[in-house]
Parts: sequence; structure tokens; C-alpha cells
Amino acid sequence: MPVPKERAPGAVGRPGYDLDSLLAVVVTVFNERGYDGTSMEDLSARLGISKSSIYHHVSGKAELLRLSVDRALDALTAVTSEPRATNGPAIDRLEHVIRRSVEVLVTELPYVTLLLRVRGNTPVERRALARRREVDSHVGRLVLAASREGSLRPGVDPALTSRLVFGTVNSVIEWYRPERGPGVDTLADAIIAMVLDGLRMPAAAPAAAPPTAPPADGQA
Amino acid sequence: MPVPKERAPGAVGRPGYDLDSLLAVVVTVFNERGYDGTSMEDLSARLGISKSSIYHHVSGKAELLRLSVDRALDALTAVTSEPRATNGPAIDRLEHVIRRSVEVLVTELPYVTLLLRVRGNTPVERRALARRREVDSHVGRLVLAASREGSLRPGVDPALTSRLVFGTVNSVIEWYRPERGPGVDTLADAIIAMVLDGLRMPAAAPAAAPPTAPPADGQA
DNA sequence: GTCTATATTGAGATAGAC
DNA sequence: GTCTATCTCAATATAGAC
Repeated sequence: MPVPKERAPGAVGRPGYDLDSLLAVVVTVFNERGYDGTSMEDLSARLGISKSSIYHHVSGKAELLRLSVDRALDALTAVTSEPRATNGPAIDRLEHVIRRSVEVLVTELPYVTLLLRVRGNTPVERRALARRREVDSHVGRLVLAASREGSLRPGVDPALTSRLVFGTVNSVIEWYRPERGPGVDTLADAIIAMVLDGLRMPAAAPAAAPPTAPPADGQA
Repeated sequence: MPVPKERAPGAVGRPGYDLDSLLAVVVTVFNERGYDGTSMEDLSARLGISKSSIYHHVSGKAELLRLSVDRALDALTAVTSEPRATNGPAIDRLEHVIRRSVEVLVTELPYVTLLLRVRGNTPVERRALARRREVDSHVGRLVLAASREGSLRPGVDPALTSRLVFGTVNSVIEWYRPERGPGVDTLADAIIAMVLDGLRMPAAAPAAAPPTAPPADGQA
């Protein structure tokens, strides 16, 4: 986060953008209307500056996309190289990567959202997809390792499962809004609980049981 | 499914499209390039007919989108009104709706894929989003009911959970290809197993437990 | 049901002043 | 860092023949 010029704290009207503040607005509009559905005109209207002013900051629309998705990819890639993602039992590493991915997804929500919607039409998009696949395959290897270590239920197909885990985590972008709803930790807990332990009440009688569930442990 | 003109079974070259066969091609291209990223030129090239010929079948690009997403929405809506989705314990209804949704998602894959990527830029898209929300809220009520019937683990937040369940199911469109990979039943089994029972080996000893799970009832 | 034009708008991008 | 033009091409859609 470079701060190239001092800006008064109250100055909100027509700030005179730097690249970061510009990108924050741009990525929002991209997500609202889709990248292809967003014109430079749309961006200029939302930014409150003219179309040509945007070209002072970037070479064109494609670079706006590249800068945005790279930010998301850098954050996601960093998760897979954290120490706790590379040491210990695979099931614990998997849990850690899920939790951290959710955190990144929430803190960098608009950038990750844009990334996950990229289709592959242009060189910029194809490069993004390639980098995404690397992150994906890391999780795939984790699930496979957990399976080999006997930490997964019998019958669980690792390849299929890693797709589902990833899909569950990524689907968060479709509805999560940081300003309302559960906090990041609650969200991560809920995802890990469902994915690893399931929703269903484990024990004996499914229907005739006491209507309120007994406090098993931890989380009230 | 009208059959306005007889077509020889072997005739594949330049068929003379009817609306259905045209739509099948169109929806594929929409998914490859995104709706906004697809030009009528792109469509005409893939169809092997001229741009103007497309206008013989539909009033424009927007109608192509509407017809496609309506097909997906009709199929998904139908699932929520099936008898097994409205009778019996909520946890069983939930399982049924998940299974059937996966089946619809796979059999109508391109149409559902397009639907799930709609952003809301145009009236056609906003109408589609509204219909989607109805399906979503049906699943939300099911999870809530299952929770009240004591069929879910303690600590499971119904609203949050229904989002996750939906996200997991819908994420299938991101990678599933009918021609290769698991069959629909295997896929649905895997999703239901993960969502309801979790991936993690449940009991005490993570490695030395009996390898096959106890047959609770029905479906092996 | 399809074709070859063509009309018309809107897009991304540039020039050059302030 | 921003502005007002303006260029150029691509996009949706139409006209009218076969």
C-alpha cells in the first residue's frame, strides 16, 4: 500500500486517484456488471473522472483486470506456502488452508470475486486461470495426503472431494458481505465444521430424539 | 419440445436450425466466452450461419439469454415441488432436494451454468435472479426445519448453512463435465456424504477403526 | 431458413491543453 | 491528475433477396 501523496482525511469529493484507490472502485464496478459488461464509460462515471483520465493510470481495460486478479492470486498463493500449510498431518494442513483461504477470500473479497469469474477469453485471463489451477492442485494434494494418512472417511474420492471443498469455499463470494452477516472466524468455523464433520446429527435416533440438541462440546 | 420439421438422423452438416438446436449451440458459446463477451458474430461463426439468420429465430441476444436461463429455472423450480421435497422429515427432504438439484444441474448443465453466472445488468437478468432467490429460500426453509427437528449438529447456523449447501452444489458447474469423471449418482452421493456426514474419519482411532461404515438404511 | 448488404450506435483508446 | 474533443473499429440490429 504505497501512499504517494498526502490526502486530507476528510477529503472525499474528487480525490485525485492513485492506482490503489482507483482500483478499489474499478473492481467493485467489474463485479457489479461483469468485466465484459463494464465499459470505460461506466468506470469513468463511477470514478467521477473522465474516461481519458483512467488512461493516465493504466494502459487500458485489460491492465485494470490484470492488476486486480494478480492481487487476489498473490494473496491466495501465499496461503499455500505458509508453514502450517506444509507441516504436520495432512488433515490439519487441509483445515488450516481452508481457514486461511476463507480469510483471504473475505479480506480481499472484491479481488477474489473478480478472479473467480474470469473466463479465459484473453491472455490476461488465461494467465490468471493457470495460476488458479496451481492453487487448486495444492489443495488436491492435501486431500490426497489426508486420505493416505487414513484421516478421511472410507469411500471418499480425493480428486472429487478437493473439487467440492474448493467449491464450497469459493462459493462464499456469491453471498458474503463483510459489513453484515457472520464474522470471518464464524464463517471459517462453519465451513470447516460442515466440510469435515458434516451437518447431520451423528448419533442414534434421528427423529425421536430430544428436540433440543445436547451440548456436545466446544462451540455453543 | 416441438419438432417442426423432420430431420434425417444422419444430417449433421448445416441442419437448418430450429430453436432448440440453435439454443444448444448458443448456450455453449455463452458459457465459453461469457454472455457479454459473446458477440452475435461469435454465435454466427459457431452456428455456421450468418448473423442475420439468428434474428429469424429470436428477437435478439437478450432473448437468447432469456430462453436459456428460463429452461434452467423451470427445471430447478420443479425440484422443489416434487412430493419427496414436501413430505417427511426435513433432513430427508433436504437430502432429496440436494440429490435432485445435482441431477438437474448435470442434465441441464450448460443452461444452469449460464443461469448461475447472470449478474443482473438487464431486465432479463434481474428477473432470473429473482426466480433464483425463490429456489434458494426453499432450501433455506428446509435447513431451518431440519434444525428445528433436531436433525442437525448443535451449533449449526441454518441461514449460513443453507448458503454453504447451495454453494457446494452449485460449484459443480465450475468443473463437472458429463463425458468424463464420475456419474451423476456418484457425484450426488459424494456431495451428500460430505455435506451431511463430513469428510473426517469420525470415531476414536483415526487409522485403526473398522474401514466400512455401518449400513444405516436405504442407499448403499 | 438462410443469405449479402448496410444502418447506427457504442466501445476502447489517443491527442493535446490545463 | 484531469479535461474536451476525436479517431476507429466492432457490435447489435435491419432491409430485402433467394
